[in-house]
Amino acid sequence: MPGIDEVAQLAGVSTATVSRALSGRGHVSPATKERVAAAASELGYVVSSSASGLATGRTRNVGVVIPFLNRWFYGAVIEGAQRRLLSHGYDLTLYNLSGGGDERRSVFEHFLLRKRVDAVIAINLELTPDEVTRLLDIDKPVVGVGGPLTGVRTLSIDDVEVSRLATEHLVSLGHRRIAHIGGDVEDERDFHVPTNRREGYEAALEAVGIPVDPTLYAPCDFTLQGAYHAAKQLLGSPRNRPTAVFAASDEMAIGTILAARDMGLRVPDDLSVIGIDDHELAEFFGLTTVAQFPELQGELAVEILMDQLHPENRAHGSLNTPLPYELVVRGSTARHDPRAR
Amino acid sequence: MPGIDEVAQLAGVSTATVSRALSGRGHVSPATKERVAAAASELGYVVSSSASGLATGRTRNVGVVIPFLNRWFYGAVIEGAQRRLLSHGYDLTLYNLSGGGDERRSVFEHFLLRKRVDAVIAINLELTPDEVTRLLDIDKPVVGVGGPLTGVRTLSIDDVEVSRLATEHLVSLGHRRIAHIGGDVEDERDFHVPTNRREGYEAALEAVGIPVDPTLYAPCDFTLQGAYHAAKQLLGSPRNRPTAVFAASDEMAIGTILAARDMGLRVPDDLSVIGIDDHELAEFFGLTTVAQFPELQGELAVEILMDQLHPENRAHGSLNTPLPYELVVRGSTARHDPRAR
DNA sequence: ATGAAAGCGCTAACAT
DNA sequence: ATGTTAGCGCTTTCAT
Repeated sequence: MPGIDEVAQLAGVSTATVSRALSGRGHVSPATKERVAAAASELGYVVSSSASGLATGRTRNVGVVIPFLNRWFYGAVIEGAQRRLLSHGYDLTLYNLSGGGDERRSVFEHFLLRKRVDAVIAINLELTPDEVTRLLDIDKPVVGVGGPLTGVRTLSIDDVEVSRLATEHLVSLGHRRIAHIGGDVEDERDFHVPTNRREGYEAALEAVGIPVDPTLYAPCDFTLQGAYHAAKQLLGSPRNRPTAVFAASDEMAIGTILAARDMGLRVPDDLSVIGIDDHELAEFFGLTTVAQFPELQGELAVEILMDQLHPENRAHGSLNTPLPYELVVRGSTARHDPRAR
Repeated sequence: MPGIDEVAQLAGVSTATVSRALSGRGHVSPATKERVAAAASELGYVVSSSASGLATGRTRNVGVVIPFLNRWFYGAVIEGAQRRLLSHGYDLTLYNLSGGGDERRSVFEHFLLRKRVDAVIAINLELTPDEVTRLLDIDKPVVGVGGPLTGVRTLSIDDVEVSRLATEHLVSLGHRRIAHIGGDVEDERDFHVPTNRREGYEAALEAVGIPVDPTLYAPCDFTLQGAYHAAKQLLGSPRNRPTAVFAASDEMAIGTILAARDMGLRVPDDLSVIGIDDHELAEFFGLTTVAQFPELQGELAVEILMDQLHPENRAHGSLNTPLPYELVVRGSTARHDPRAR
């Protein structure tokens, strides 16, 4: 592990010049800059992040806090964020909160504060005002992905609109008995996603005069399995069977498709199904969905953060950037055929 | 952001005592220890990891390097590792190599070397001797999960044995035409997992005198979709249709089950299917499988690392710890019925 | 454009 | 058991 002075010696300059040459801050003649670079690479020199961090107060490391890890969506966001951070020369330190309340406290009260990270990206976490203040007080920019967060730059998708779009797609195909399999309001760790999606669904129905039928709403736990069982209930109803289902996520939509198959219903002939996400398996199942682009979300979060890291363009207060979404029509939805059983 | 001297002042002691009291190193009377703790928490003091890292050479941060993020297996390993690291007061910095070759080089040549991490956990990565040397040279313990790695402590599952067990299960149920859907040898980033699994499969067959039929081996890309298509080929064969399929992963096994369903075959009556993993969806699909316990793997890796971090019990050379696995019998496998079509 | 030197905030060896 | 103090390896004024 060579240090900066060995590089300085080999290049025949002072450590100050090495530092300047390597970091790009301050003026160094092209010639010496080159000599320094050569010396550094010959020795395999890499700056010590502790030393550099101590001297500058910047660590080139970003903390990413997520509520779960084992969900396709989060993996994709992290992947996008990581890629972009690496390209900016930043590391990504991960804090997964799926453990429970105590873990969350210790992350916010200790881990994030020990000057290991320059900034924080919070994914689908409704930070408490206290948590936000804590971070902002020590001058750490925070970017939230997934919902409005007071005092913080955020990126979020308009869940109500996304749901409305999905539901409208079904309506436009002539469906009127449209069920919604949504998340349980119980575990709304995230930004009322279940509630918002339900609202969009109801708004779309009401807009065209279809009364909202509470028996066509089935809450479950946001998993394929949960949706499978919920769908069976819905589809088993002899009187009021829906002709279409809007599921709050693709995994749930896939559960619905599997349930329909098991009940001998053909998708889309007997039942149209639409989800949200554009999950990696959506194409395989021919699932119509409203795509959100989690990798892009991760990348965008990083770009915004990089902006914030340059104090000159640090926007204060809450600013929300809307996230893109897009209807992707595949084979799981079709025009409602009134003659179908 | 209070510093150590403010705490020292408030507690009426020297900074050295504060350091000792808070870190637990060196002797401090219980009384002062308590006073220091009170002062620290009153001020909201948290040590600066840069300063502490610079002074000690330890960062309380571990780098975890993985080839992919978007696979159930990796998410689970990371989750296990993270949980255990947090409980030891360590952070986890993630390096996802799914980007490609260049990314890998920059991670090993720069990111991991800038003294940001105390140690490295490599998951299913066949580190080159150069990569290992680089890390070991700067005295960073490395633990590999997933395969033998010269010069490094590793944890690995005996893939050959796992496969043999899975195959034997099918044999013991009376199956003789057993197909294997395995990974493509092309993309063996990891430890020849596809090859090893295939070997175990063949060994099990040969052990009972069943000739290995190359037409019953279908390589594909380790995804549900890939296996679905491979399975269709296998199951479509009018003459030589297998009565059982051993898939190299649960996702592939699920793809196989879906393919069988689509071809009108009942599982397990017409076709038995077994996988490897005990994936979160295995239970839902009633999949018989050989469980490996990825979260546990992550946890164990951390425990071994913690050992290595105390130089007194640092084992040199390569030591491999075998990882547990377990046959989980569910409904996707059944005795072969010779009368079945 | 480059060098000298003073920290950054903590830890650990050495004193007491 | 506690205090004093010299670094840890960089960055960044301030000179030149």
